[in-house]
Amino acid sequence: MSDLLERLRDRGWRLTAQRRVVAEVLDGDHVHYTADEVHARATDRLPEIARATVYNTLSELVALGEVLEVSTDGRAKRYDPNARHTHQHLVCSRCGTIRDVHPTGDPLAALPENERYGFAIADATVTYRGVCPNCTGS
Amino acid sequence: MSDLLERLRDRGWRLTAQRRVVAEVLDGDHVHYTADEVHARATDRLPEIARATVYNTLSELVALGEVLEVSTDGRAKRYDPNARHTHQHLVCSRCGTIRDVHPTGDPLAALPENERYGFAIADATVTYRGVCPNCTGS
DNA sequence: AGCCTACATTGGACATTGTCCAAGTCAAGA
DNA sequence: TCTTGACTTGGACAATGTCCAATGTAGGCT
Repeated sequence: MSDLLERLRDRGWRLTAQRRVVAEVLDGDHVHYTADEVHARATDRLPEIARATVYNTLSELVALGEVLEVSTDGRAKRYDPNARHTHQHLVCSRCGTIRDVHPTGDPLAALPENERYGFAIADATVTYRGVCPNCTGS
Repeated sequence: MSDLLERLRDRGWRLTAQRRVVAEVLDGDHVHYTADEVHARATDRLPEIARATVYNTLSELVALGEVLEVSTDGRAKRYDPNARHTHQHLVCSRCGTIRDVHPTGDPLAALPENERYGFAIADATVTYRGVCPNCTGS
Protein backbone atom coordinates (compact mmCIF):
# COMPACT_ATOMS: atom_id res chain seq x y z
CA MET A 1 0.00 0.00 0.00
CA SER A 2 2.96 2.30 0.57
CA ASP A 3 3.39 3.08 -3.10
CA LEU A 4 -0.33 3.27 -3.79
CA LEU A 5 -0.31 7.04 -3.62
CA GLU A 6 2.58 7.23 -6.08
CA ARG A 7 0.72 5.01 -8.51
CA LEU A 8 -2.41 7.09 -8.20
CA ARG A 9 -0.58 10.35 -8.68
CA ASP A 10 0.90 8.91 -11.85
CA ARG A 11 -2.65 8.31 -12.99
CA GLY A 12 -3.57 11.93 -12.53
CA TRP A 13 -4.89 11.81 -8.99
CA ARG A 14 -4.55 14.95 -6.93
CA LEU A 15 -2.82 14.14 -3.68
CA THR A 16 -4.88 15.69 -0.91
CA ALA A 17 -4.58 15.19 2.82
CA GLN A 18 -8.00 13.50 2.85
CA ARG A 19 -7.08 10.92 0.24
CA ARG A 20 -3.79 10.23 1.95
CA VAL A 21 -5.56 9.55 5.24
CA VAL A 22 -8.12 7.23 3.66
CA ALA A 23 -5.35 5.27 1.98
CA GLU A 24 -3.45 5.02 5.27
CA VAL A 25 -6.51 3.72 7.11
CA LEU A 26 -6.92 0.98 4.52
CA ASP A 27 -3.33 -0.18 4.82
CA GLY A 28 -2.88 -3.67 6.26
CA ASP A 29 -3.74 -7.35 5.96
CA HIS A 30 -7.24 -8.71 6.51
CA VAL A 31 -8.61 -5.16 6.55
CA HIS A 32 -12.32 -5.01 5.69
CA TYR A 33 -13.77 -1.81 7.09
CA THR A 34 -17.15 -0.32 6.33
CA ALA A 35 -17.24 3.22 4.97
CA ASP A 36 -18.23 4.53 8.38
CA GLU A 37 -15.41 2.65 10.07
CA VAL A 38 -12.99 4.18 7.60
CA HIS A 39 -14.50 7.55 8.36
CA ALA A 40 -14.14 7.09 12.12
CA ARG A 41 -10.49 6.07 11.79
CA ALA A 42 -9.78 8.84 9.32
CA THR A 43 -11.30 11.35 11.73
CA ASP A 44 -8.70 10.38 14.31
CA ARG A 45 -6.00 11.69 12.03
CA LEU A 46 -7.83 14.48 10.24
CA PRO A 47 -10.69 15.62 12.44
CA GLU A 48 -12.75 17.51 9.93
CA ILE A 49 -12.80 15.05 7.04
CA ALA A 50 -16.34 14.77 5.65
CA ARG A 51 -18.29 11.57 5.30
CA ALA A 52 -18.94 12.37 1.64
CA THR A 53 -15.23 12.62 0.99
CA VAL A 54 -14.65 9.16 2.43
CA TYR A 55 -17.43 7.75 0.25
CA ASN A 56 -16.04 9.56 -2.81
CA THR A 57 -12.50 8.39 -2.20
CA LEU A 58 -13.52 4.80 -1.59
CA SER A 59 -15.57 4.78 -4.80
CA GLU A 60 -12.62 6.14 -6.73
CA LEU A 61 -10.26 3.55 -5.29
CA VAL A 62 -12.73 0.85 -6.28
CA ALA A 63 -13.14 2.29 -9.79
CA LEU A 64 -9.36 2.37 -10.18
CA GLY A 65 -9.14 -1.26 -9.14
CA GLU A 66 -7.01 -0.54 -6.09
CA VAL A 67 -9.61 -1.61 -3.52
CA LEU A 68 -12.36 -4.25 -3.60
CA GLU A 69 -15.92 -3.75 -2.49
CA VAL A 70 -17.19 -6.68 -0.43
CA SER A 71 -20.76 -7.18 0.69
CA THR A 72 -20.95 -10.25 2.87
CA ASP A 73 -24.04 -9.51 4.89
CA GLY A 74 -26.38 -7.26 2.97
CA ARG A 75 -25.61 -4.46 5.39
CA ALA A 76 -22.85 -1.92 4.84
CA LYS A 77 -20.32 -2.63 2.11
CA ARG A 78 -16.78 -3.29 3.22
CA TYR A 79 -13.56 -2.21 1.56
CA ASP A 80 -10.67 -4.60 1.02
CA PRO A 81 -7.28 -3.11 0.09
CA ASN A 82 -5.91 -6.48 -1.00
CA ALA A 83 -7.09 -6.09 -4.60
CA ARG A 84 -3.85 -7.07 -6.27
CA HIS A 85 -3.91 -10.76 -5.32
CA THR A 86 -7.13 -12.60 -6.04
CA HIS A 87 -8.60 -14.20 -2.97
CA GLN A 88 -11.90 -15.16 -1.40
CA HIS A 89 -13.48 -14.51 1.99
CA LEU A 90 -14.22 -16.49 5.10
CA VAL A 91 -16.85 -14.88 7.31
CA CYS A 92 -17.86 -15.67 10.89
CA SER A 93 -21.62 -16.00 11.01
CA ARG A 94 -21.70 -14.83 14.63
CA CYS A 95 -19.36 -11.86 14.90
CA GLY A 96 -18.88 -10.97 11.24
CA THR A 97 -15.06 -11.23 11.28
CA ILE A 98 -13.64 -11.62 7.78
CA ARG A 99 -10.43 -13.35 6.72
CA ASP A 100 -8.90 -13.47 3.27
CA VAL A 101 -8.47 -17.05 2.03
CA HIS A 102 -7.02 -18.72 -1.04
CA PRO A 103 -8.92 -21.80 -2.25
CA THR A 104 -7.27 -24.09 -4.75
CA GLY A 105 -8.50 -24.41 -8.32
CA ASP A 106 -10.62 -22.05 -10.37
CA PRO A 107 -14.33 -21.84 -9.51
CA LEU A 108 -15.07 -20.72 -13.07
CA ALA A 109 -14.07 -24.15 -14.33
CA ALA A 110 -16.81 -25.71 -12.21
CA LEU A 111 -19.62 -24.07 -14.18
CA PRO A 112 -20.62 -26.24 -17.15
CA GLU A 113 -21.24 -24.61 -20.51
CA ASN A 114 -24.93 -25.51 -20.48
CA GLU A 115 -25.35 -23.63 -17.19
CA ARG A 116 -23.98 -20.35 -18.54
CA TYR A 117 -27.14 -19.07 -20.25
CA GLY A 118 -25.09 -17.26 -22.88
CA PHE A 119 -23.41 -15.01 -20.31
CA ALA A 120 -19.84 -13.80 -20.88
CA ILE A 121 -18.64 -14.67 -17.41
CA ALA A 122 -15.87 -12.49 -16.01
CA ASP A 123 -15.26 -13.85 -12.54
CA ALA A 124 -16.49 -15.84 -9.58
CA THR A 125 -16.44 -14.89 -5.93
CA VAL A 126 -16.70 -17.44 -3.15
CA THR A 127 -17.82 -16.71 0.40
CA TYR A 128 -17.23 -19.32 3.08
CA ARG A 129 -19.33 -19.03 6.23
CA GLY A 130 -18.77 -20.61 9.60
CA VAL A 131 -18.10 -19.93 13.25
CA CYS A 132 -14.70 -18.52 14.18
CA PRO A 133 -12.64 -19.84 17.12
CA ASN A 134 -13.51 -16.83 19.29
CA CYS A 135 -17.23 -17.44 18.89
CA THR A 136 -17.20 -21.24 19.16
CA GLY A 137 -17.45 -21.31 22.94
CA SER A 138 -20.13 -18.65 23.41
CA MET B 1 -44.16 -24.01 -3.89
CA SER B 2 -47.76 -25.21 -4.11
CA ASP B 3 -47.59 -27.22 -0.91
CA LEU B 4 -45.50 -24.66 0.92
CA LEU B 5 -48.52 -23.27 2.73
CA GLU B 6 -49.54 -26.74 3.86
CA ARG B 7 -46.08 -27.37 5.24
CA LEU B 8 -46.06 -24.09 7.06
CA ARG B 9 -49.50 -24.64 8.53
CA ASP B 10 -48.26 -27.97 9.83
CA ARG B 11 -45.51 -26.05 11.56
CA GLY B 12 -48.00 -23.84 13.37
CA TRP B 13 -48.20 -20.96 10.91
CA ARG B 14 -51.43 -19.03 10.81
CA LEU B 15 -52.68 -18.93 7.27
CA THR B 16 -53.52 -15.32 6.52
CA ALA B 17 -54.39 -13.72 3.21
CA GLN B 18 -51.20 -11.66 3.40
CA ARG B 19 -48.91 -14.66 3.85
CA ARG B 20 -50.69 -16.52 1.08
CA VAL B 21 -50.14 -13.63 -1.30
CA VAL B 22 -46.45 -13.30 -0.43
CA ALA B 23 -45.97 -17.03 -1.01
CA GLU B 24 -47.78 -16.79 -4.36
CA VAL B 25 -45.60 -13.91 -5.50
CA LEU B 26 -42.48 -15.94 -4.75
CA ASP B 27 -43.66 -18.95 -6.73
CA GLY B 28 -41.59 -19.75 -9.84
CA ASP B 29 -38.14 -20.51 -11.22
CA HIS B 30 -35.29 -18.00 -11.25
CA VAL B 31 -37.33 -15.68 -9.01
CA HIS B 32 -35.17 -13.23 -7.05
CA TYR B 33 -37.28 -10.25 -6.05
CA THR B 34 -36.34 -7.53 -3.59
CA ALA B 35 -38.66 -6.98 -0.65
CA ASP B 36 -40.12 -3.93 -2.35
CA GLU B 37 -40.71 -5.85 -5.56
CA VAL B 38 -42.52 -8.51 -3.57
CA HIS B 39 -44.54 -5.78 -1.92
CA ALA B 40 -45.46 -4.20 -5.27
CA ARG B 41 -46.60 -7.52 -6.72
CA ALA B 42 -48.43 -8.43 -3.54
CA THR B 43 -50.24 -5.11 -3.66
CA ASP B 44 -51.69 -6.04 -7.06
CA ARG B 45 -53.55 -8.89 -5.42
CA LEU B 46 -54.18 -7.48 -1.97
CA PRO B 47 -54.14 -3.69 -2.19
CA GLU B 48 -53.73 -2.82 1.45
CA ILE B 49 -50.96 -5.17 2.48
CA ALA B 50 -48.38 -3.29 4.55
CA ARG B 51 -44.71 -3.10 3.78
CA ALA B 52 -43.90 -4.27 7.32
CA THR B 53 -45.96 -7.41 6.76
CA VAL B 54 -44.00 -8.26 3.65
CA TYR B 55 -40.73 -7.79 5.53
CA ASN B 56 -42.02 -9.87 8.43
CA THR B 57 -43.23 -12.67 6.21
CA LEU B 58 -40.05 -12.80 4.19
CA SER B 59 -37.96 -12.97 7.38
CA GLU B 60 -40.09 -15.80 8.67
CA LEU B 61 -39.78 -17.73 5.43
CA VAL B 62 -36.02 -17.30 5.60
CA ALA B 63 -35.90 -18.37 9.26
CA LEU B 64 -37.92 -21.45 8.42
CA GLY B 65 -35.50 -22.32 5.62
CA GLU B 66 -38.14 -22.08 2.91
CA VAL B 67 -36.62 -19.07 1.14
CA LEU B 68 -33.02 -17.91 0.72
CA GLU B 69 -31.77 -14.39 1.20
CA VAL B 70 -29.37 -13.32 -1.55
CA SER B 71 -27.33 -10.12 -1.58
CA THR B 72 -25.50 -9.85 -4.86
CA ASP B 73 -24.97 -6.14 -5.10
CA GLY B 74 -24.87 -4.59 -1.65
CA ARG B 75 -28.19 -2.93 -2.37
CA ALA B 76 -31.53 -4.48 -1.46
CA LYS B 77 -31.55 -8.13 -0.45
CA ARG B 78 -33.31 -10.51 -2.81
CA TYR B 79 -35.45 -13.51 -1.95
CA ASP B 80 -35.03 -16.86 -3.67
CA PRO B 81 -37.78 -19.46 -3.25
CA ASN B 82 -35.57 -22.25 -4.55
CA ALA B 83 -34.19 -23.15 -1.12
CA ARG B 84 -34.70 -26.88 -1.37
CA HIS B 85 -32.04 -27.60 -4.00
CA THR B 86 -28.62 -26.12 -3.34
CA HIS B 87 -27.47 -23.88 -6.15
CA GLN B 88 -25.36 -20.82 -6.86
CA HIS B 89 -26.03 -17.57 -8.72
CA LEU B 90 -25.01 -16.04 -12.02
CA VAL B 91 -25.47 -12.26 -12.10
CA CYS B 92 -25.40 -9.86 -15.03
CA SER B 93 -23.10 -6.99 -14.14
CA ARG B 94 -25.05 -4.61 -16.39
CA CYS B 95 -28.74 -5.26 -15.73
CA GLY B 96 -28.59 -7.29 -12.53
CA THR B 97 -30.51 -10.29 -13.87
CA ILE B 98 -29.92 -13.38 -11.74
CA ARG B 99 -30.03 -17.04 -12.83
CA ASP B 100 -29.74 -20.09 -10.63
CA VAL B 101 -26.81 -22.30 -11.64
CA HIS B 102 -25.39 -25.65 -10.53
CA PRO B 103 -21.57 -25.86 -10.59
CA THR B 104 -19.93 -29.24 -10.30
CA GLY B 105 -17.92 -30.25 -7.27
CA ASP B 106 -17.95 -28.87 -3.73
CA PRO B 107 -16.33 -25.48 -3.19
CA LEU B 108 -15.72 -26.41 0.45
CA ALA B 109 -13.22 -29.03 -0.67
CA ALA B 110 -11.15 -26.31 -2.35
CA LEU B 111 -10.28 -24.60 0.94
CA PRO B 112 -7.13 -26.15 2.45
CA GLU B 113 -7.00 -26.84 6.17
CA ASN B 114 -4.30 -24.24 6.78
CA GLU B 115 -6.55 -21.56 5.28
CA ARG B 116 -9.42 -22.21 7.67
CA TYR B 117 -8.13 -20.22 10.66
CA GLY B 118 -9.87 -22.58 13.07
CA PHE B 119 -13.34 -21.75 11.74
CA ALA B 120 -16.06 -24.43 11.75
CA ILE B 121 -17.12 -23.81 8.18
CA ALA B 122 -20.76 -24.51 7.39
CA ASP B 123 -21.11 -23.63 3.72
CA ALA B 124 -19.80 -21.79 0.70
CA THR B 125 -21.69 -19.59 -1.72
CA VAL B 126 -20.41 -18.78 -5.18
CA THR B 127 -21.44 -15.79 -7.28
CA TYR B 128 -20.55 -15.72 -10.95
CA ARG B 129 -20.56 -12.33 -12.66
CA GLY B 130 -20.66 -11.53 -16.33
CA VAL B 131 -22.66 -9.88 -19.07
CA CYS B 132 -25.91 -11.53 -20.11
CA PRO B 133 -26.92 -12.03 -23.77
CA ASN B 134 -29.43 -9.17 -23.64
CA CYS B 135 -26.78 -6.70 -22.48
CA THR B 136 -23.92 -7.91 -24.69
CA GLY B 137 -24.82 -5.68 -27.64
CA SER B 138 -25.54 -2.48 -25.76
C1' DA C 1 7.27 32.73 -5.16
C1' DG C 2 2.58 33.92 -6.41
C1' DC C 3 -1.65 33.16 -9.36
C1' DC C 4 -5.15 30.49 -11.61
C1' DT C 5 -8.31 27.20 -12.23
C1' DA C 6 -9.98 22.79 -12.56
C1' DC C 7 -10.60 19.48 -9.39
C1' DA C 8 -11.57 18.23 -4.48
C1' DT C 9 -13.94 18.91 -0.10
C1' DT C 10 -17.65 20.25 2.87
C1' DG C 11 -22.08 19.92 5.19
C1' DG C 12 -26.46 19.10 4.94
C1' DA C 13 -30.56 17.64 2.54
C1' DC C 14 -32.41 13.76 0.49
C1' DA C 15 -33.03 8.69 -1.07
C1' DT C 16 -33.27 3.82 -0.23
C1' DT C 17 -33.73 -0.06 2.49
C1' DG C 18 -34.91 -2.01 6.62
C1' DT C 19 -36.68 -2.18 11.76
C1' DC C 20 -39.73 -1.22 15.55
C1' DC C 21 -43.93 -0.54 18.10
C1' DA C 22 -48.65 0.39 19.89
C1' DA C 23 -53.18 -0.22 18.42
C1' DG C 24 -56.48 -2.69 15.89
C1' DT C 25 -57.86 -7.21 13.49
C1' DC C 26 -58.64 -11.96 12.68
C1' DA C 27 -57.63 -17.34 12.22
C1' DA C 28 -58.62 -21.21 14.31
C1' DG C 29 -59.39 -24.04 18.44
C1' DA C 30 -62.90 -24.88 22.18
C1' DT D 1 -69.92 -18.40 18.15
C1' DC D 2 -66.57 -16.75 21.24
C1' DT D 3 -62.11 -15.94 22.73
C1' DT D 4 -57.48 -15.20 22.54
C1' DG D 5 -52.98 -14.89 21.14
C1' DA D 6 -50.85 -14.30 16.93
C1' DC D 7 -50.93 -11.24 12.91
C1' DT D 8 -51.30 -6.85 10.46
C1' DT D 9 -51.13 -1.96 10.03
C1' DG D 10 -49.14 2.63 9.45
C1' DG D 11 -46.03 5.57 10.64
C1' DA D 12 -41.89 6.89 13.05
C1' DC D 13 -37.23 5.88 13.20
C1' DA D 14 -32.48 3.89 11.98
C1' DA D 15 -28.66 2.75 8.93
C1' DT D 16 -26.38 3.38 4.80
C1' DG D 17 -25.52 5.80 0.77
C1' DT D 18 -26.03 9.78 -2.84
C1' DC D 19 -26.27 14.50 -4.45
C1' DC D 20 -25.34 19.34 -4.82
C1' DA D 21 -24.08 24.27 -4.34
C1' DA D 22 -20.68 26.76 -2.00
C1' DT D 23 -15.98 26.89 -0.65
C1' DG D 24 -11.12 25.48 -0.61
C1' DT D 25 -6.71 24.02 -2.61
C1' DA D 26 -2.97 21.12 -5.43
C1' DG D 27 -0.16 21.64 -8.86
C1' DG D 28 0.99 23.72 -13.30
C1' DC D 29 2.41 28.11 -15.26
C1' DT D 30 4.77 32.24 -15.34
